Amino acid sequence: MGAVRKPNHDAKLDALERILVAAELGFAEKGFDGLGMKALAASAGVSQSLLHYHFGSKDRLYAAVIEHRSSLINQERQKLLQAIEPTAADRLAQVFRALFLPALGPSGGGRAYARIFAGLIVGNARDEILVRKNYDDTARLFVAAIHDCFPNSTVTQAAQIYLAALGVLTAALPRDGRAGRLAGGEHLENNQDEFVESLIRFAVGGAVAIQNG
Amino acid sequence: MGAVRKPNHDAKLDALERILVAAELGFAEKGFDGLGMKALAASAGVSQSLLHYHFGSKDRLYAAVIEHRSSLINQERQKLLQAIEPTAADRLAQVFRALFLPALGPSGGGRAYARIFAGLIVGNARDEILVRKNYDDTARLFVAAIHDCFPNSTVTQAAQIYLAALGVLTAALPRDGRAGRLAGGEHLENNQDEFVESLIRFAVGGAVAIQNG
DNA sequence: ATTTCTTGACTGATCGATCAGTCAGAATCT
DNA sequence: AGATTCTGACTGATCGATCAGTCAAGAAAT
Repeated sequence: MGAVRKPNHDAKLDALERILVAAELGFAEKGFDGLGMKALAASAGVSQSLLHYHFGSKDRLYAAVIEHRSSLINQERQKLLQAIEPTAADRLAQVFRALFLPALGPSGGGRAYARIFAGLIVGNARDEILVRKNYDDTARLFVAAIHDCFPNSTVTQAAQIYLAALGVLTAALPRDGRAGRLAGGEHLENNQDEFVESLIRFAVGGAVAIQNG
Repeated sequence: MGAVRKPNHDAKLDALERILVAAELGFAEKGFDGLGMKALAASAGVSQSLLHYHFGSKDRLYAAVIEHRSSLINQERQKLLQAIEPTAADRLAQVFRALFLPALGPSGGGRAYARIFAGLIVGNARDEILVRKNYDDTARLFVAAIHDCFPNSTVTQAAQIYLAALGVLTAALPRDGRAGRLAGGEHLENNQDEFVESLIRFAVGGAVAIQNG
């Protein structure tokens, strides 16, 4: 079993990790203003003071959660993006796959961070800064990749396609319960892979349609 | 000047309307938990007590804002939906137009409510209830309309298309600043009509692509 | 022994909500 | 008509609870 690290380091990292995990869950469920430091400390099993000791302020703790998770996601996204064969026929689909998969996989943080991520996109000034800092660089790589798939298009069009695809992702992500509700109780396939592939098909179809318009 | 109503009634409605307008702006900018009743009262030019006098609680005031705006949007959406010729070739595009336009037009409440609307879709339990109550009925009409465009599809697929289209709308709505950023300062067309039409093309292309998959 | 980690006790500010009470005008009574 | 009662709109003061953040001192690790 697991404990490979030295016991002293273990204790320290355990508290920090518990805080980050609890914060991710808490912020996802209640939002930045909805989650109190006291409640967060309780759900992490530490004292409220420890949050300030490690992170200084609520803002920095929030930023740390987003930076940690976005770092993992960006790493995976860039890796997938670079692995795409420039001559592949389904190149655009692979671009969207590189965009969608990391947000849904293990490093994506599951439903919890998906909520935060979706909130970031529509968020306020605080979120805007975090998006700029943690997501814009990788986003530009995707815009460039999309642009490369349509030589006759403008970068602005590629950026709009990127944002629209992000919207598809965020709308589908945190709220799969509603699909079943709107379908009137019809049986919902739970096949995650197939679900992602249909999202990708939607994005590809949308992108091509914008180009032809 | 304009005051057609009796002065006593006028004073009452003015306060109520000012509260609703200020609340819509405030909730859009700061979110439910971020906007305090005291700050809201100040920006509406009334006492904090009056908010509770008229609405009872912060939750009910929030619900009133959403109910008021969603009612206008739903009305317009249903009107456009019913006006669609069943045999029209671009029927699916008209369905998405009926979905998108009211959220962007004058009854959509502008950027302010667009923020709230986008937040609702990814929101928490409180928002979930409001969505169910204020949006699901009309949403089912759209799912049915989409389903009608693809006779061989399942209702679940239609529901997923509807949600994906909503995602396209919400992602494009409140954050047009980012598109320019990601495009590297390239000039952004401000033609609203053309922008909506490209969103519609994206949704139509995505829907068809899902069907063919 | 010294640094690092963690805690409990505490602060001023602000939260949503409630209170008694003011005020203007409509309704009712004489 | 004049005095009275009633009602709805509205306010300032204040409630207990909770907010984020601070601090000195204990606990643990090196």
